[in-house]
Amino acid sequence: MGRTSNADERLMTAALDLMWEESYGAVSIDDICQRATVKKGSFYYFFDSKSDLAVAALERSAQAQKAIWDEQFSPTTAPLDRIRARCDYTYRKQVELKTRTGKVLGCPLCSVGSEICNQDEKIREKIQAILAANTKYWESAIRDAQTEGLIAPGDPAMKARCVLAYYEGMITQARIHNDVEILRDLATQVLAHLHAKEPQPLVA
Amino acid sequence: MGRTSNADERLMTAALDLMWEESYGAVSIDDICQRATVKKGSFYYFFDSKSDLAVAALERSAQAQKAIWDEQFSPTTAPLDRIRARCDYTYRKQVELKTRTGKVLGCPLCSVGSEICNQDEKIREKIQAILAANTKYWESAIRDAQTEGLIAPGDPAMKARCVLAYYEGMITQARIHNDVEILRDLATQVLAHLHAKEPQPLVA
DNA sequence: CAATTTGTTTACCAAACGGTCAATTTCAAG
DNA sequence: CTTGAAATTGACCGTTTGGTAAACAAATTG
Repeated sequence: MGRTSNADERLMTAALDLMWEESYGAVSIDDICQRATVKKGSFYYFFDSKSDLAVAALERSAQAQKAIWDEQFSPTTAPLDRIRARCDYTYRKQVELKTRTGKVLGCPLCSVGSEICNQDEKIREKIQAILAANTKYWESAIRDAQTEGLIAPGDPAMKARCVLAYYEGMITQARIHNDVEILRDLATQVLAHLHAKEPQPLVA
Repeated sequence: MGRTSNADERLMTAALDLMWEESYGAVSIDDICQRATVKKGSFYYFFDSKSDLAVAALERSAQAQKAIWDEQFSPTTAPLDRIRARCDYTYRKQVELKTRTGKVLGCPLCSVGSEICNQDEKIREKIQAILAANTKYWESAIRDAQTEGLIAPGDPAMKARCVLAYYEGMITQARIHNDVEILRDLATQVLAHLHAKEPQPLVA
């Protein structure tokens, strides 16, 4: 059945990259087509609008990230080490992006989300859904840490939302200041936020 | 000498309002002129570009906010009460904006800052400067609280940057989720972040 | 009042933009 | 090898955009 193509995937990658580096509003459909080496006619063959493409690109990216999240937050890892792994990964990733692009890019969910949440309901919903899924990872780690007495008791869902706000807040500051070193001790600061104590010797 | 006008001020308020409600990129010069009831010719009489206007509008807004900051962080107020005052004000303000516009608008420094920090160096610098000035207020409150033994010791400038990341991070989440209730207990959560203990009875 | 400065208006331009379409190419399956 | 579905192309259109310029109106000053 006819010709095959990966132009849609090239468009999604190009769109996410550009929106991440610049912003949603600063990127035109022509820009995306140019980076993806796709003609505008083909763009409209696959997608209805820039908004449509953005939703698809965000979903695709989230699916690709899932494996990383699953590994970092594997139940076989000690709960606080999961959080450490996530934070350290974030720092390394931002360093890599900075050396590649020259800019601290931060988190596209937050930068794009904050930009267009009041303009495009579809994109807002998609970003909310991805953020909610991510929060689940934090929440389970917090719950497990509480079981082990490493974090004070209290609604883990609430704690997860707060620690996510802190984590994303730090990343946003790093982007605004174009300073990746803000994230150097991210793990330490996030764990301190959770009042995490170092593991105590178990008393039998 | 010559005609007088406040068109420039109308343009600055219109620009900030629109950028805050939508985003920097979603607002055109025509949009700004329309809301300010100023013809485009007059726009270019006062400003060179949208970027120029944005910088002026941010600076003007920061000057207007200064009185509020000075009052909230007055040294005559107990240090932790300054932080409480700021957080409670933020919640009330976001509630008011939400009832007026129907949307949680968050903090323009962060939403606009995160949007265009990698596209417009002038705006980034202006926002960085305002954020740095705001951080000073937090820092002095933290330092005074440490003197009174209400917050654990440790570099107050560092603590201020972290608590600002948390504070702004919560506001960003409220914007993305269009949910102002995320900020209801902002003061409590921010103070918890600082490990603030309730004032202890002094032992003489 | 005349001259000058300051601000306003209108019309206009070229470029960029989102979006459409019919013609065409590619390729897999019968 | 044909046929038809899937994908690509390039030309095209109307609108919006940022930006300019020259004529005009208002207020200040001497």
